[in-house]
Amino acid sequence: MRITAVEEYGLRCLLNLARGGIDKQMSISEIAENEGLSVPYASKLLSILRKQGLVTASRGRSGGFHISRLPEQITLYEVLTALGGPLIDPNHCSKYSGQLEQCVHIDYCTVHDVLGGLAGYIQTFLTGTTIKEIIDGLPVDFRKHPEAPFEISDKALEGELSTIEHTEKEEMKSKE
Amino acid sequence: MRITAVEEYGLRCLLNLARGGIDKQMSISEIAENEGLSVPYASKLLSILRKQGLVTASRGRSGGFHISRLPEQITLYEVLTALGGPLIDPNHCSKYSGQLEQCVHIDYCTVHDVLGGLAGYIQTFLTGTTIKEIIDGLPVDFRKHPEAPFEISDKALEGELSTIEHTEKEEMKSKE
DNA sequence: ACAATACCTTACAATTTTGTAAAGTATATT
DNA sequence: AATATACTTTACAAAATTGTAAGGTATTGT
Repeated sequence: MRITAVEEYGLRCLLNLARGGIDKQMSISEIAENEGLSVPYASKLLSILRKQGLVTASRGRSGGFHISRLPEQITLYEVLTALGGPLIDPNHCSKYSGQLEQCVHIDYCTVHDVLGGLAGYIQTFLTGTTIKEIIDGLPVDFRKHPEAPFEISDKALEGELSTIEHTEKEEMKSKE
Repeated sequence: MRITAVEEYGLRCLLNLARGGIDKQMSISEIAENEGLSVPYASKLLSILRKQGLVTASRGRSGGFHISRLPEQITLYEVLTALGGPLIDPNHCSKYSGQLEQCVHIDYCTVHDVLGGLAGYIQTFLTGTTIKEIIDGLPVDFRKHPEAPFEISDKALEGELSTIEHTEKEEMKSKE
């Protein structure tokens, strides 16, 4: 369960436009430059944002992109779902049915219940956070999210559990 | 941002064992059968859970798996990070550096800040939910998570925003 | 008009994740 | 000891995601 590349980079592209306010227009190459992305890739990301209605494009010699609404009127939830789809796939139960045609837990599924609860919980955070708040920087309004315990710095994360390959808890138990 | 297949199926495999309590032993084929998974795939998932210390295996004719700790002593957080790694990749900033060697936002990154806050927030939910609670079924203790607004049923999700391909908000604007 | 500029679309290559296959190792029963 | 059973490991095939490439379309300034 993680932020995808498209979500991460797409959000950054949108923030570029948002920082300039609603009238600020930028070209793909400017945005790509700012974010260290290739022009074709930034182009693809902006195209997704445009199709989802978050940015507006104009073509031609003096064309470019601008944000469709005020940064305080766009939530993080909108941006992430625009870029990566909903938190829970609408076809979750048919997608994760294993080898069978229909999931064995179709009638009563505690997993689905708890993941649905989690999705709703996350949605609360995301809809409560606007693009403007992100631009203005931390602390993001933690009063709204009292449970978010701290800002996770890159340094702090260094010590955290790594990906599976890198943390075989077993590995070298002395073979006798 | 979504639950991965390994997280979903791996969790289900663990729940199989958890339902029987700490002494219940099951073979891969039993679990695979119960979950509608192929035996090799269930095998792979259980292998991950074993390496992360959540289940214990014994080989030979009367072998099988059992859960390593009481279901009330295992949190959803442990299970999901065991199966899918941490919520934020420890190398997030170097991984998402675009075309450049180093991310342009390395000094000051509002995106990283807000996503770190989100990760902490999610972690609170996950560490506050035990495997036992999942087994015992909903309502998962929403007193602990008052913000989780509702259980998201499969039906309710049907109406939600679909994946990008399926919801081109543009699509058929009358060409003049 | 025409050319320069900037977005748009489609196809495809590279990478990662998902899932399968097969041969190997350990243990209990006979 | 032999054998059946059940986990283990490694390699690989399939599918999804990520990122690139190239040619097309629209607009504006000259």
